[in-house]
Amino acid sequence: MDERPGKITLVEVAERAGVSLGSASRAMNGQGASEAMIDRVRTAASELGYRPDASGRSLRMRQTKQIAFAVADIGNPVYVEMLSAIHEAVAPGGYRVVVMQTGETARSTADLVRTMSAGVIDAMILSPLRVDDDLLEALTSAPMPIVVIGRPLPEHGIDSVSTDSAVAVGLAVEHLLAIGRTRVGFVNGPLDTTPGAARQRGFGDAQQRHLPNNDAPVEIADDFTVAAGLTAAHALLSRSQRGNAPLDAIVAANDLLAIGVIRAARGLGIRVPEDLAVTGIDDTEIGSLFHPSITSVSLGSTERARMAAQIVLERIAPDTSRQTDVRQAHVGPTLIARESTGTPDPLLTALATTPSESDGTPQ
Amino acid sequence: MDERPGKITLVEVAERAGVSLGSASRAMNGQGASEAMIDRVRTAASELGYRPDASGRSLRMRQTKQIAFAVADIGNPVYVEMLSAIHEAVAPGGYRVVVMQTGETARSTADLVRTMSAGVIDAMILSPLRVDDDLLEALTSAPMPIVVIGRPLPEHGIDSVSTDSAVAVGLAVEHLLAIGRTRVGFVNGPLDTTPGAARQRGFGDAQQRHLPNNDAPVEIADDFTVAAGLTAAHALLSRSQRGNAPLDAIVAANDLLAIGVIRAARGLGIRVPEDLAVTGIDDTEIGSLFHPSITSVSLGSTERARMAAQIVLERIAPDTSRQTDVRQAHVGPTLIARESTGTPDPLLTALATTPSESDGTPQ
DNA sequence: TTGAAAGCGATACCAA
DNA sequence: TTGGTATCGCTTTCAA
Repeated sequence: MDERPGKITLVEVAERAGVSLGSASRAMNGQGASEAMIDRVRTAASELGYRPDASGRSLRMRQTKQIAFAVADIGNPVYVEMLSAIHEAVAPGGYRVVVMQTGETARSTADLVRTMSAGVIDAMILSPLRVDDDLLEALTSAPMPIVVIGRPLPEHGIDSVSTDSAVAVGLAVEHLLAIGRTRVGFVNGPLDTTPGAARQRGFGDAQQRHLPNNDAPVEIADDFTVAAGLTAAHALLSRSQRGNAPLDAIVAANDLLAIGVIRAARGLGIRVPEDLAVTGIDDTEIGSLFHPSITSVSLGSTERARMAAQIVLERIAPDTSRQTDVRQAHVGPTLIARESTGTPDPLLTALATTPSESDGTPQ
Repeated sequence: MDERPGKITLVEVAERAGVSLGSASRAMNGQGASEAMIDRVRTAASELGYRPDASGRSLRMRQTKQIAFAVADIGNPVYVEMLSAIHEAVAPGGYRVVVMQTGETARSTADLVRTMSAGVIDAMILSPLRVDDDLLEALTSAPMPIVVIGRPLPEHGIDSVSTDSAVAVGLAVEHLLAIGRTRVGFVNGPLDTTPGAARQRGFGDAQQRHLPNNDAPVEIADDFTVAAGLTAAHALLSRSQRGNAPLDAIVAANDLLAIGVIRAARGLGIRVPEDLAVTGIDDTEIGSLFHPSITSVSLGSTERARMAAQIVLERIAPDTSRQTDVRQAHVGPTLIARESTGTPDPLLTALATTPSESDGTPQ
């Protein structure tokens, strides 16, 4: 049962079946071979425990049937949701999705892109945190299709699926003002990242439009994680609470930061949303299930991921007519109000009126 | 700058440099070539925009420098933590980690293992949710090293890194009894999964030992997710609360389920931990940052992941003396008490006494 | 140190 | 339909 499963090649299968190498290949792929031939070869193959070798095949076929999804931080649930969407979009075509970590920097991202430019994968969907010229060079010179999620890059001829997270921050601010909050703070991620920069701009714009005193406190977290949000918010809040006009709302640059913000508020005895309303961005499931559930601006992550996958598939397809035109897709932001800004949670409301043997899986 | 980056091979580089193919190869790898040769070839290569092809190389070298980490659900943060640990362990050796989804079933997992048995990766670290004979066959007949995280399988000659999640459940129950709870319920994941079965057994044992009336209510969630935990707990709690002796504690089979349980409790107006103490398993960061922070039994995930990576590296190394002895590692569970069972949160306590310009990133 | 050539395992072409 | 053979891009002997 375990008889030396070393390395049986198609040559050996062909020998055992008493046919030529070519016939064996065709039989294994089930095309251009007679029933009898297929039978004989398949039998020999399974007797020998033959496993086709991917390197040999992809060397010849110039494809691996693998698509990479590369992100900075798999810990961010928004990427997990994107991954599912991508998987569902490409699986029917026989593609497998492999997840890769880009690392934090533009440099490490460029390294990854170059490494993967070697024919390991057929295409890549990339969500880079930081972009620089070197990365752009890596992207433009890569031999396989790459779609960037996160920021339009048409001037470089790079396909992208974008959203407008500056506008997203604006929506959050406007929502907070609409519910009567006036002292709004902002917890952002690093400003040298694409999302950090856009959201900073968005907050600046909103501030100028709606908060003319222009003194809204901002704190920059070390990264887009819960822990960083906790630290940043703790600093922001303890500073703010000492002043004469404590904050009554905080916009967090994503849901993970928002969780950290809420946690920090609790540590300081600040109630959410009563004393402090909090908003996130990304509309992740964990945010909707947090306590309090987090008001968040959806950036249509699932849809963007699906679109990116679609573009990738079209690029891979050999019969694509025009290779030249850059593909660009865009999804606008939407705010979903929840408990963290004082809106009763739709989830719990539904649950309360649902019979206990409900089979409706929420969300 | 963008001059048809089609497919430059080493042959063309060699031609341009006016040297032989072999010399070009040696020069690119920087061994067995003179300084002058290296210079010439490297120059020609960069002028041409040469990128070595992975298929050709791995066909010849029989290695890809890629290690797969295959899990059922990347959405579970415990796997993210494991991924980091694996990455750190193998990166120094020049290995890249790619993440793959096994899917829910033993069948889809076996499919993945077989597909990856084709030389796409050098080794695999696998955490299967369900194991059957077919999967065992796929594992034993795979040509590359595979380490299973989750359950010892020495009788099949499969390397594994295990823990004892039955004991983990026992620890949780004992903790709840120690804080004075008497009516303990259990929210588990599917019983036909490895962790589900073990934890069910663990709860049964604990019940027999500590809760002799033997009527502890159990609810099986559809999977190990927050949403499933929410649904299951809602059913369990609304059933329980109607009775004469409502539950005062629930053991959840992992942190995700625990989050769902707490959420369901809130929906029914049940306070945690005052009315209901809740424990999780896995000790994930998100659980420690949830509100209330979740008492959880650590299964040493990070350490197990590190061990798995270590074993994999040793198996890959060509000079491993004995290929025969099955490697087995084990990590025991530890309970970490937090707010969800009435223990003041160490994190918030620390934060409260920390000056606001603290740079100490928690956890 | 360098060049020439063999081969890794598969597919695909061209005859038969 | 089948057999024989060239070929994918690279590394690695073996001689020179």
